[in-house]
Amino acid sequence: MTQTILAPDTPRAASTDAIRVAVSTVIFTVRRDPGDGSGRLMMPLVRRTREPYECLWALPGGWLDAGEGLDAAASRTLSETTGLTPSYLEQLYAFGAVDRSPTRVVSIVYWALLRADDVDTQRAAHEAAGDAPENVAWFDANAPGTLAFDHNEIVSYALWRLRNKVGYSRIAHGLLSDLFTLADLREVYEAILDRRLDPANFRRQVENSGNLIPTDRFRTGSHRPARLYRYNQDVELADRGPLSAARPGGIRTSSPESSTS
Amino acid sequence: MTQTILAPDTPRAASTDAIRVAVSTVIFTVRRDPGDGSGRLMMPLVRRTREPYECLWALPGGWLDAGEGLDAAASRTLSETTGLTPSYLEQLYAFGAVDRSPTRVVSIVYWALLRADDVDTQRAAHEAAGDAPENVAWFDANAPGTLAFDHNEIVSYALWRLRNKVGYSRIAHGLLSDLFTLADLREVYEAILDRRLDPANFRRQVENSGNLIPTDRFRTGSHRPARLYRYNQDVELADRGPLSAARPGGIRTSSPESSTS
DNA sequence: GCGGTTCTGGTCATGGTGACTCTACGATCG
DNA sequence: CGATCGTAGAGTCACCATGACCAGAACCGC
Repeated sequence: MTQTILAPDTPRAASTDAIRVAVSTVIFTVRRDPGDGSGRLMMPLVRRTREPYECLWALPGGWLDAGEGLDAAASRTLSETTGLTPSYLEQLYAFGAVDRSPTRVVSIVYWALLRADDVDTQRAAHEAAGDAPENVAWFDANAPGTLAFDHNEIVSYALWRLRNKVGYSRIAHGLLSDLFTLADLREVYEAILDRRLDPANFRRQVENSGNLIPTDRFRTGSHRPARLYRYNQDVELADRGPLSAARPGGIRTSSPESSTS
Repeated sequence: MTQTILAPDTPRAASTDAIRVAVSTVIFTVRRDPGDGSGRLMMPLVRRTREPYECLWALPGGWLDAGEGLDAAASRTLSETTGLTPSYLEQLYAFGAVDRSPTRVVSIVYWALLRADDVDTQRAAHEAAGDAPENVAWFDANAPGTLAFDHNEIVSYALWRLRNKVGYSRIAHGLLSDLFTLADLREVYEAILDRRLDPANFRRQVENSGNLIPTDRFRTGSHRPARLYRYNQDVELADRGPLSAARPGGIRTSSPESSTS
């Protein structure tokens, strides 16, 4: 074994030009099931229009451009394919198995959250502008059917990460609008964790966390009115360590990269 | 905004051929400080032998080959540059800021653990074979000095991940040899967390976790002998969700990829 | 033997959590 | 109008994990 120092970022002859870099995103949102009225975790997918896996559903994504960072590529490809702008965006994992695609592709996969009211707002805006995305449909995140490439595996991993992260961070807020009741918030948690939570204990927990600011407004339904709450914007949605940096533009990306776009 | 579906894994004209994929690894081990006798978190780095950042220290790594998966590339480049084989290997993050290198490079970064006794064993084996790696030195993981590229940032993130993970998984065992005392294990935790732990409470905690198997052997020092423990090999070092797969060969990689090399 | 240090088994107070109870309040139905 | 229903919101209790602390056991060196 000859000992040659092969430090990265130093050109080497060949064998790298065949590898291409793609960026994909798993986007979650919670929509109310018209059936039982409970919240369900949904996910937009894009139907492939060419080989391989033509006509199968796949995660929205695209190729990484030479002049853009990974976060920017995730935002761009997401917008181009689905017309959606997420409220939270975080890198999930880099998938690079040799056989995951007929050609050699390394996919940097992101996962994102979308506020429930943004889904309809953004869709309406695109329809008004006449550029509503085609070949996009919403799927149950827990049972999306057979997807292209290794995307089933990717979705499972994204779900696991989401369920994990909801336990120790405030990312659930990324799925709600500005004002919400504790029942709204609990519904999001229940949809993600797929189990019922005790309303009283849930209230105690989120109240003690100090992340919620109670307002003096109430939402009246067919029962006792519920107080509306607001986020404490001073607190980050998720702690990503000493390197997390909130980007200036609306959406919050959470990543250890320092450069802005 | 024209709506073109740009699904990934589908060739597009140009602008991707300028992007190359590298793989780097942050490796941790705990070595006893000859000074105060406490354990210290150490990390091997490689001196760069060419531009850019010539003569600066950098993470071990190399280019991704077209025919190998990401995990395999991390193992290979780690072995080629440092001669080390880790006991634990996990993907950390994909760094792809445009300005992180003079040329466009996306680095898939891994982090790894090395058992204390393996460091000397593997080094001795390489020296006997006459292929001891050059340009490799060990650094204090908490203060590695100024590194090439964005590697300082990467090390900080890896440290944060390690400190986080040590709290809810058994990865600390990846830094120890087969048989160890509770004081050994506690020393590892103290080196990682950089604070003292109460011996009695620490004992209670790890005993209740069910991960340790007490042996009937003791280590005698200058004080009361301490019982030697062994890992419960049935338990994974770290839970990576439904997609974690232990590889057949010695080292345990923890990743959501399913294909084996 | 004696002091010093570590190993190892305990106690105690504290805080978070799940299970549960009870009252407040508005809507709806008879 | 008044009873009933179902949620909002507050409170109680047992349990468990944790940190701080204590004490005896066991060994070494003097």
